[in-house]
Amino acid sequence: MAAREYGQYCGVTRALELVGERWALLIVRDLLVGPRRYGELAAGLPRIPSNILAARLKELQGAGIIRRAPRSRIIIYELTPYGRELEPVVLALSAWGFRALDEPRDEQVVTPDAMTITLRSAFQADAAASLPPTRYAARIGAAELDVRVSGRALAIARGAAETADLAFAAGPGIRRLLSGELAAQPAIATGEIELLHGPAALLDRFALTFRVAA
Amino acid sequence: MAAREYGQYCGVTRALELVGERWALLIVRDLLVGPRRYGELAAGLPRIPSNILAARLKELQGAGIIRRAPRSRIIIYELTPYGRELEPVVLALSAWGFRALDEPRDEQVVTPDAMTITLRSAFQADAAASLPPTRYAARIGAAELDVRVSGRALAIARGAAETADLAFAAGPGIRRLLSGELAAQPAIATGEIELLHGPAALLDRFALTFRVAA
DNA sequence: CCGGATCCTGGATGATACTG
DNA sequence: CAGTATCATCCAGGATCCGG
Repeated sequence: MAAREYGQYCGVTRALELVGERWALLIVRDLLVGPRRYGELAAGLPRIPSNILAARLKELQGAGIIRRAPRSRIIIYELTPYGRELEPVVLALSAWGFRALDEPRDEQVVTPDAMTITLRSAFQADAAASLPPTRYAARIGAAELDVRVSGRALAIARGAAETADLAFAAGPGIRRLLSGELAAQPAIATGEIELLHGPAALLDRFALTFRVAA
Repeated sequence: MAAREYGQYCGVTRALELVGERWALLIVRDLLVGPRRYGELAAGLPRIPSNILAARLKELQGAGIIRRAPRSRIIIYELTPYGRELEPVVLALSAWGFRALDEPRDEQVVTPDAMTITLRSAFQADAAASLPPTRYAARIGAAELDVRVSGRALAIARGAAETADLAFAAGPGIRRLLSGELAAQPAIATGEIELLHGPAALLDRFALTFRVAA
């Protein structure tokens, strides 16, 4: 038996043998947002050593979780259908881990892909279904996202939306907004969330749409 | 920053910092079935070194995921409410990893706790809701489970039920039954699943009740 | 025997430099 | 850009030991 195997006939152990190594699920997390090049992955995981990134990409490929897709001259990594089915795992980890976050420290970065997954895991489809379609331009830390909600559908793209209904910038306060610890209007009042464009009431709608349940 | 941290402000990274180390989620898996003593955990994870088990228990305790509960003179480990909320994570990993299992190898064991989680992750509450309450005595590898299904409720205990509606013994064939690859009656016909007591038709019901979706 | 603690070694991880 | 190569470090794993 390979040394790193757990010696059990069990789905959990098999899953951990495939994606349980350090950094592996973070690569999957970013690829869940979209196909990425090697350099994009490295940028989204600033602390990963390049040899580890290269090794993980090979292992994930061997396990049938990701594939290399040559596009003209550049190489793109993308999830296979089986790899995409890790989405429930990553979203569950995101929702659970989010509640263990405290205030961000200086050395902690907020990447667009990580924030996209955070919002996906916080998305309340039931609540959104009864709300009008809304487009948000959210700047959270250094990450700018174009967030479109329409009924039970959610689409998040990188970059700021040109014609958002609401544009806002948030720092650490985003955590307490998403956890429900802090309501939208107090967050604006204290400056924890800065409105850049659009009616303040739409931030209440945002808070209804995205919520990490306690 | 601690060396083992990922340097991102993100729920996924936080979760992996808390339960991403080797063996940690397997301890959680077994504790999701019920409180366990140190020796019971060691027995359910035959290949874990005792120092690693001790270290993980301390770390999980420090993270507020498990707690030590002194019962008279013995020490019991159990999940905290926050730890119990890892259940969606573990079940999602179980369902995903189950599909990557191939035939069990000789050195792979099947523990009662692992099998309990497997069945929980495969439980189809919607299908079960329209079926009559049923009690199964399932022997899978060396693990004997008492499985009671009543409407959308599922209760699994260790040991064989005395008065089950259906008693059966399965080996590797259980995987193909749960995956839908193999139907109940062919599994009986080929001897992959051995009926010990009760009508064969109840194995069809079992297969409808427990299914790892592809 | 239970519930660990201690010591030691090998391999995985991490930092850095380098290359087609 | 997309990785290798090299070297240092640290953790996992195995064996052993200890206190109640």
